[in-house]
Amino acid sequence: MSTFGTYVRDRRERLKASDATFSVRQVAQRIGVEPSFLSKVERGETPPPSEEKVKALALELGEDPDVLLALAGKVSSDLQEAIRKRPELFATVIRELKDMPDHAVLRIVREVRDGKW
Amino acid sequence: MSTFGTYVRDRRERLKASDATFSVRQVAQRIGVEPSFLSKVERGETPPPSEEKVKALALELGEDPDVLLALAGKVSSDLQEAIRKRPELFATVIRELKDMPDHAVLRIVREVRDGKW
DNA sequence: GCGCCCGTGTACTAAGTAGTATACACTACA
DNA sequence: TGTAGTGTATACTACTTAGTACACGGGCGC
Repeated sequence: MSTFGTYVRDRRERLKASDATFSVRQVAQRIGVEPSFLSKVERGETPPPSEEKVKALALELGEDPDVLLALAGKVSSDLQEAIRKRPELFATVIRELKDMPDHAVLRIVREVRDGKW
Repeated sequence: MSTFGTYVRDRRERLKASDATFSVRQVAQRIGVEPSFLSKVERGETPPPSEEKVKALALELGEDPDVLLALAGKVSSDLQEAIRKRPELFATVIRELKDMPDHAVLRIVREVRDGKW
């Protein structure tokens, strides 16, 4: 069963409880797909939609686009592009950091952002 | 015209100059595709092959797989998986580092690798 | 009891992905 | 002169992606 589908359904139903405009039909219309398609996606009958639709859905549901894309098994195209522009560098960075704890990685990034280098 | 194709053709021809086993046919056979397919790929008549074949080609030509994948417009699946496992963290890291000069980024990686965190 | 919105089932499709299989003309060499 | 290897043209295919179009039956309100 699709994690993406159940996650989306759960979030949408939660919002719908206090706002009727979060029906399958209306959300589908707002993100630009047919209701039947969103329905199938939520039930995992069809694989997750395109990056564009997932991002629209994230915006609609108030979720982090990168997280929702990850659940859809995708990586945002702007990240991919950044990697493709300097493949050796970013391949090294990611492989080096992938087993590090979050706090270590974030601390480093903060140092860099604060211009300490 | 395909950068990937011309790059591969160039590398292969260079190797062929001193080693006749780097013909289209023989390289194709070693990476597991039909010669006609590799020929079309090199001339940009067909889009770059799958990640698997690109990696095999990189190995064959003595090139960096991540660089060749980048030329093919792809990002290695192991990197994608690392990002998907911690999407918020890696999205932040990449977007934060993408405009930094190489030396700053590499310095960070070195610090991490040397276990200073 | 009619209209309206709800979620969903069924059927279909256009475009892209990732190639294979076969045949052809050319060159080298022995 | 024939045969072995070279690159390429042509035709075809199975699978995946990313959806649309339309119809159906069910419930709520007035």
